[in-house]
Amino acid sequence: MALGKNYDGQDCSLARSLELVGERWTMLVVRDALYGVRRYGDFLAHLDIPRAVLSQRLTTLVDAGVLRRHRYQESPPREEYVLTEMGQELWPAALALSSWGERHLSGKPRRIFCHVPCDTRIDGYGMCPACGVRPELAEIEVRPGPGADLLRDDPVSRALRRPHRMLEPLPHTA
Amino acid sequence: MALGKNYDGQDCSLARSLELVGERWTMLVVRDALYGVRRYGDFLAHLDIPRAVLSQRLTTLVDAGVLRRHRYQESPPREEYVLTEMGQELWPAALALSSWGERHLSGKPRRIFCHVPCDTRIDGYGMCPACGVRPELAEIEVRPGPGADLLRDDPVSRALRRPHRMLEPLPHTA
DNA sequence: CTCCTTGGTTCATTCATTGAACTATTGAGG
DNA sequence: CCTCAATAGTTCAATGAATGAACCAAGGAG
Repeated sequence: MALGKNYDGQDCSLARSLELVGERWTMLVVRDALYGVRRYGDFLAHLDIPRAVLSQRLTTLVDAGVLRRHRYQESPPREEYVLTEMGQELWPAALALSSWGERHLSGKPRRIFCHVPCDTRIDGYGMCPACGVRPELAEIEVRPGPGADLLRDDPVSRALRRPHRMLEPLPHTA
Repeated sequence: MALGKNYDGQDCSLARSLELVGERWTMLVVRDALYGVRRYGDFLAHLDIPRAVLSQRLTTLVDAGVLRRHRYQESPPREEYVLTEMGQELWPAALALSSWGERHLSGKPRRIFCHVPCDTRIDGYGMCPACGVRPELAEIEVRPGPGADLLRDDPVSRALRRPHRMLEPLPHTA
C-alpha cells in the first residue's frame, strides 16, 4: 500500500521498492533491524510506533522476504525478526538517505558508522576512505556520534550508547 | 508529515530525510525531476498523482529547498520546478533504492543509466565500472531498458523512449 | 465571444494511522 | 491454587491524509 492501490502505472524499480519500503515507518524498522534489533518490544520502545502499525509492517516485510520470522523460544512461543540477505541489501539505500539528511537537514549526526579493521568512518556511499573497499555489514560498527541522544531510555537506545556491530543482536539481560 | 506529527523521538538523519522525502509520491516526483521533468502538467500526466497531492508535494519540496520554483514565462504566469543542488544530491539514494528493487522485486528494468563518455551502464552505487568514477548527473543518460513500457502515452513517457540526459528539460513541442 | 491550455484549489468519500484498551500464553512467587 | 509480570500481539473509535471529480483563473487563438 505504499503508494495507494496502485503504482501500477509507475512500475519502474524505484516505484516497486517504494511500494514495499516506502510506507510510513518501514525504513526505520529496517534501520533498527540493521542495528541488530530483533524483538517486537524493542522495535516498539525504540521507534514509538503504534503497535498495530508495527505488527502490520513486520508482517509485510516478512511476506516480502526482507525479514525472516524466527522462533527463538517455544513456551511461551516468542518470535524475533531477522534481516534476510535481501533485507541487508537495503543498507546502501538507508545509508544514502541518511547521509543526505545529515548533509542537508541535520545538525550533528547521532550515530556514525566505522570500518572496524581500520577504525575509519564510512562515507555516504558506503565506502571506507582509508581502505578503498565497501565493507560488509559485519565489519561495520555503529557508534554514538556528536549529536547522540542521551535522553531516551529504552533498551535499544541504551545498547547503542556504546559501539555496536551492525546486525549483532542486542544484549538481553533478562 | 512523513511520519506523522512526530519523528521527534527518532531524529537520526534517516528519520529527518524520511520526514521530507518519505511521504507518498515524493521520491517519484524527485525521480521525474532528475529525468528533467519540470512542469506541473508533466508530473501529473506521468505519475497519475492526484492534483492536490502534487501541489502539496511540490510546495513542500520547494519550501525545503529540494526544488526551486522558476517562472518560465510571464503572461500568463507559468511556473516550473527545477532541482536544486540539494535535490540533485538525492540521486544516489534514488539509485540505491531503484537498484535494490531491480534486484529483488522487478523483472527487467524499465530504464537504464549510462555514463555517456564511455557508453557504460552505471552500477547500483552510481559508479561507472569502466571508468571507475562516479559520474555527475550531466554525464548520465537515461535509456529505455529491456522492460521499457511502450503503452503509456504522456509527454514524459514519450520523451523517455529515446535516450535522454539527466536533468535536461523535456522537449516541449508546443 | 468562446474555447483551449496551464496550473492550480475545493470538497466529499475513502483509506491509513494513532493510541488506548484488551487478549493470550506462560513462568514465577506466595 | 491464585495472582502478578513479561512478551507479543489484536481490536476499535477517532483523527488525519489520499483520492478523484469538479471547479476556478488568466491569458492566447480563432
